[in-house]
Amino acid sequence: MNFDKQIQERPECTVERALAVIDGKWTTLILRDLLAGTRRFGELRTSLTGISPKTLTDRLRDLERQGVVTRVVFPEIPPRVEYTLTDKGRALGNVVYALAEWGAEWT
Amino acid sequence: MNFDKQIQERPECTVERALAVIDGKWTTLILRDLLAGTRRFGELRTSLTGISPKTLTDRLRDLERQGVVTRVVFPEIPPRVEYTLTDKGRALGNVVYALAEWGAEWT
DNA sequence: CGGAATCCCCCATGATACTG
DNA sequence: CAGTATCATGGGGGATTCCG
Repeated sequence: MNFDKQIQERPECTVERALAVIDGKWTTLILRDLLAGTRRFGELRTSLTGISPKTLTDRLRDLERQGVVTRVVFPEIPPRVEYTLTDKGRALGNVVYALAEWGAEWT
Repeated sequence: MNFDKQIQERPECTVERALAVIDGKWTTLILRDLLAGTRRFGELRTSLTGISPKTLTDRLRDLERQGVVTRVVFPEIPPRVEYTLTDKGRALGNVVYALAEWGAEWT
């Protein structure tokens, strides 16, 4: 149970560690969008059809905390907030591209 | 809600389609193991620390139904069942390798 | 516009016991 | 050994409302 997971905070397997970062139903799709360039909150919300604002915020905060995206707030009215991938986030491009290629060939 | 998802059974995005296949908390780790070669049920159960037999069965059945793994039963006593990746499953190696490389460099 | 605050719920997963 | 059967659960995600 949870005890087992907590005593191995840093599993040896690099795949497991990577999965812990891009976990979540929407996370990889957020990365897909941001790999195309900086996006505003509303742009992501529109592109990710069906996502709730709560979930989008939750996922973006997680990614931010893990150093995958940066969040820049522009003190304007109406407010503007932009999300951009960090180097760490851009490096995940290989994963997303691999998924896209496989999906194109096999699904 | 679900209605929206059902009217687009085959989303255009290849990333989404790929994610639909490797969905689940354990699925990618199962693929990681099978990429190293054929494995028996018990071997997978041991390697995937913490997984319940029910969940392992569920995930393997899903992967089988989607043509990612093949299940071979040997009519012996005690029974032996081996799981092997199909071509479609082996093609997912690129995804797993991309995850492993990213995990090694950034986590 | 970009959230925060609440409340709620489903379903993948877990725990456990049993069997051919 | 490789599952099935059953029941319990919890937390990620959804729906809605409100705010600066």
